[in-house]
Amino acid sequence: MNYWLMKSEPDVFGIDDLKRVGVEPWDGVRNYQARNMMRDQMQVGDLAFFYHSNTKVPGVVGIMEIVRAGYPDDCAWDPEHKYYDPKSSPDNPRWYRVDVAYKETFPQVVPLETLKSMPQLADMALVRRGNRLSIMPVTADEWEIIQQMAKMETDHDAC
DNA sequence: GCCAACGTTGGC
DNA sequence: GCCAACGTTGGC
Repeated sequence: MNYWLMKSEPDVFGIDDLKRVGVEPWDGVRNYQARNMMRDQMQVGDLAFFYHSNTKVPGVVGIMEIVRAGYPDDCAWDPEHKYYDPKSSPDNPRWYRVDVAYKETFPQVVPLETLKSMPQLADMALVRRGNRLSIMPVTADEWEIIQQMAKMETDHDAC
C-alpha cells in the first residue's frame, strides 16, 4: 500500500466538498509527473493526504482513500470542458485520473509552515522551494509523523 | 536540440 | 495582487 499527498484549492474543491459528495474523480491534473503516478502507481486502498493550496493557511487538512486506480480523464476530450486538451483522445488518452473517497477531516489544519519546520520532513517535495507538483508520494514515516501532528494540534488546542 | 517567451502554480 | 519558480511551447 502506498501513501500520497494531493493538492487542491479549497475555493475550487476542498475537503468539505469531498465530504459532501463522498467520492470524486480527481480530474484536471495536467502535469506528466503527477499523471504518471496516478496512471502507474496509485492503487485501490492507497491513502492520501488532502492538501489545501492557494489559501490563507495552506496545509494538510484530512485523509482520503483511492477507490479507483488510474483511468483516462475524459474531461480532456470535451471541447466544452475547461480541462479540454485537443491532444488527448479516447484512442490515445494523454491524461489520467483516479477516484478518491472521503475518509476524515483533521480537527485542525497541519499548516505548511509547521511541516517546513520539521527536519524529518525536509525530503518531502512539498516543503522544497518552488515545488509545484500537485500529487506526490509520501513515505510511511512521513505519513505517521504528519498524522501524529494532526493529533498533537488537537491536544494543544485542548490545553 | 536549444532557448526565449509564455502560462501556471502557489506561497506570501 | 505580486512575483519567483517551474513546465511547456514553438521558432529556429
